[in-house]
Amino acid sequence: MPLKMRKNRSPKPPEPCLLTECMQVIAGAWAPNVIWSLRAGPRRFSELKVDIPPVSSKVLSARLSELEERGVLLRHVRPTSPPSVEYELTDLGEELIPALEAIVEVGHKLKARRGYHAVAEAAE
Amino acid sequence: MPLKMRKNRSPKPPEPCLLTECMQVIAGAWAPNVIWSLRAGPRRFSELKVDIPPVSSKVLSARLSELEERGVLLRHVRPTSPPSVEYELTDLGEELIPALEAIVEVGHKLKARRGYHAVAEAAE
DNA sequence: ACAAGTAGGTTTCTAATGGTAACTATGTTT
DNA sequence: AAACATAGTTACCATTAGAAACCTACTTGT
Repeated sequence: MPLKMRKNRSPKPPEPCLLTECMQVIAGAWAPNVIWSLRAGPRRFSELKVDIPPVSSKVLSARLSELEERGVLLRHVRPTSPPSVEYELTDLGEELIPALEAIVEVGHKLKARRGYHAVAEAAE
Repeated sequence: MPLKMRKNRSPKPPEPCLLTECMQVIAGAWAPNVIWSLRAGPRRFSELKVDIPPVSSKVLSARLSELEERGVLLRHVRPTSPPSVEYELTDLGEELIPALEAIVEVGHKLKARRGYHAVAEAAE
């Protein structure tokens, strides 16, 4: 006997997906890390590169312009010599912080879990 | 006078980045949506496609194998006719739910904010 | 004076990822 | 017999990411 398909869990036609919408704001390689690094205040290009070692200039540059375009952060050129550029979160950017905190919190759990498994595996 | 670089905000050598680690678990197109769709219980391939209309068979298939490999979900073939395949979250998968809830919560804020801006722009 | 360094990128090239559409195998329903 | 359902796979193309080199303007060290 063929299976019946269970009904849809999230009615699609009426409203766009809130999960997808928020994910699109933080989409792109290293975007969450950039936002996380800016949570404590403004930060310059080269400082961000130090905060996030694996990111290349090209990708960091691309991500910063995208995030600026999305209204997540502001770019501010300061008349130093040589000129420096500071990035800082907008109010919208600040709203993303709780979600990133929740993700970091899961990171802690994963770490604890790995430690536990490593011990369990070593004991076998 | 040249600027001094402010000190690094997250000491890198000692520990790997918790944010990046958790992000890698939910990485890949539509992965968060798949996990979200499974949060209320097991779901079949074609049901997931209905839950997440924009995903293609190819990408859904790729995502499901990756998530299984990462230990986020289990694949279970049932001897129906034709055979059907159910996917369900593991304990590790369940641990990701709070983070996704936080993201959905931001989705709500973004929606509210959009409505507000739309009104403000219309009034100009 | 001249080489090297700093800041904030851009350019080029290659590899991996994602999207579209067509196609498959087995078995059931009409 | 033709059509449909399930759970994918395959081929092809467009976009994205990563590595490494390069660039302009200004400053510092020898």
